[in-house]
Amino acid sequence: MKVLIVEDDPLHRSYLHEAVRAALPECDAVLEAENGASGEIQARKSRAEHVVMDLQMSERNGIEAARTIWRERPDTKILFWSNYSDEAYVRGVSRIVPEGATYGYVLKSTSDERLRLALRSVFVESQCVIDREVRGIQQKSLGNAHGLSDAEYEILVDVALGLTDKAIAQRKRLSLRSVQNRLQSLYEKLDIYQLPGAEAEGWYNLRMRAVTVALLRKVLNSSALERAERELRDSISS
Amino acid sequence: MKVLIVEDDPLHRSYLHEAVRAALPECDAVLEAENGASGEIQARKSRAEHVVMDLQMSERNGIEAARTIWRERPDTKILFWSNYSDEAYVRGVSRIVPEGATYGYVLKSTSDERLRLALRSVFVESQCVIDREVRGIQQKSLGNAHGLSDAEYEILVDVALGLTDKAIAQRKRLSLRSVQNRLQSLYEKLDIYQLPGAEAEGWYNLRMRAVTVALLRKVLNSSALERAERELRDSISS
DNA sequence: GCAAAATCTGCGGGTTCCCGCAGGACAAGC
DNA sequence: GCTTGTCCTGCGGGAACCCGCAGATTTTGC
Repeated sequence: MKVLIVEDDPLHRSYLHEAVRAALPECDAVLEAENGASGEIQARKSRAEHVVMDLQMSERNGIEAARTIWRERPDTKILFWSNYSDEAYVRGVSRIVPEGATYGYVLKSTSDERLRLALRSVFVESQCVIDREVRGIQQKSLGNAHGLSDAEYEILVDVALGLTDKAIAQRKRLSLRSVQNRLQSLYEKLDIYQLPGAEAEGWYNLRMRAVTVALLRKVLNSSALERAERELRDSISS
Repeated sequence: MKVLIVEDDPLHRSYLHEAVRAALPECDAVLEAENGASGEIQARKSRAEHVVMDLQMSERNGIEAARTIWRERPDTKILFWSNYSDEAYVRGVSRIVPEGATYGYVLKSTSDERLRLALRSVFVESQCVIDREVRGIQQKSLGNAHGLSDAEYEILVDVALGLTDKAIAQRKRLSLRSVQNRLQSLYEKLDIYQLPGAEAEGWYNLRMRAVTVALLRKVLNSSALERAERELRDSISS
C-alpha cells in the first residue's frame, strides 16, 4: 500500500508521516508533497490510491487538487485533514466527491487515536469517516432552515466576486429580476435584516452586508473566493 | 528570564518551546497559552516580559492580545510568529506597537537558525527583527504608490462591513461627498478599473469589487474583518 | 391528471451609488 | 502675496440597486 501526504506545514507533515507509519503497518511507501500542485503530479506519477490531504494550502488548495485526482482516478481514497470546519470547505468537498468514492474529513485538533482510526477506516475498510463537528455543518447547510440552497450559494459567490446583477443574469442565463429574487432570499436566509444598530434604516448596503456576514459565518472563505475568481477569469478568457 | 508562548497549534507550540529552550539558556521558565484570551491572563498573572505570539488564533487573535498586553506593560518584548505576511496583519501589528517598544515579526516558514537569532535579538539584545518579506509588505503599504493611506484603509473597512455611504459619513463625521471621494481614490488605488473582462462596462459593482480585490490581495483578511465587526457592535451599543 | 407550491419574468417606483464639475478651506514653497 | 497642491463640501444626473405586485412557467405531491 502506498500513501501520499499533501500538506504544506513541515511539522504537520512529519507528524502525519509518523501517524501513517504507526496506523498502517501494511503501508510500504509514504510519499510527501508540499502543496496541491505537486500533490497532483505525485499522485499521477506514483499512482497512489491513498491520499491524506490538507485543505488551505498556497499554490493550489486541497479541494482543487482532490478534484483533479478524483477526475483521473475516481476510486482514490482521500482523507481530508484540516484545521477548520468552515462551511465553505465542507460544501466544497461534498461538491467534488464522485459517486461512491470513499473519503474522510477530520480536524487537526482531533486526538492521535481518532486520527489512527480514521486512517484505518478510510484506507483499509473503505468506510467514510466524517468528524462530528463537520457532520454538524453538513446537516445545517442541507437542512434549509438557515442553510443556503445551491442556487443561492452560487448567487452569493457571484455577488462576492463583485459582479453586477446584470452580469450575473447574463452568466447564469436568467432574467434580471430572477437574480434579484435570489438575492432577496439570500438576504433573508442570512438574517441581514435584524442587525447591530437596531432601527438601522438604510445603514447597511445589503449586497455588501450579505457577503460580509457570509464571511464572518464562514459560509464563504477566502479560499473559496480565490477559486471562484480563477474560474471567472477562465470563463471570460475563453 | 520568563518566556510566554501563545500559540493554538500543539505541534507548533511544542516546537517553539524547544526552540526557546535551545536559544535562550538564561531562560528559566517557559509558559504556554493556547489562545489570545488565556494569553492575556497568563501575561498579567506571570508578569512575563517576553512573549512569542501567534497571529490568527480563534477566540482572540494575536493582535488583540498583544494590544492589551502592551497597554498594561508597554515594555513587554513580543515576537510575532505567523504563517502569513498578509498586509492586513502587518498593518494591524504596526498599528498597535507602542512608542519605543521592541518587537519582531518572523514567518513560520523560516529556518530554525533564523528563529533562534530572532529570539536572541528581540529578547536579549532588545533589537527589532522584521522578516525580509514582511518588511517588503510594510514598505509597499507605506509608499503610496499602490499602498492605501490610513484614511482610505478605514473607508475600506467600513465599506467591507456593509455600511452605506451615509452611515460611514455619520460615523466618520464627514460629508457624504467626502466619503465618496475617498471611495473613488480607493477604487483607483486597487486598480478596480482594468479587470478580467476587457471592455467590462457595468460588469462590476465597484464597491463590492473593491472589497473582493482587497481580500484577494490580503490587504484585508477575515481576521481583520472580525475585529472591525466587533468594534462596530461596541460603538453601536454604547 | 390536477391542484398547490415554488420559480421565473416584466413593470414600475423609490433609494442608493458613482462621479463630473465647481467652489471653499488650509498648508507649503517660491 | 500668489501659486500650487491637497482635502472637504454641495449640486446634479445617469446608472444600478432593492423590492412590491402580478402574471407565466415549472416543479412537486397526491
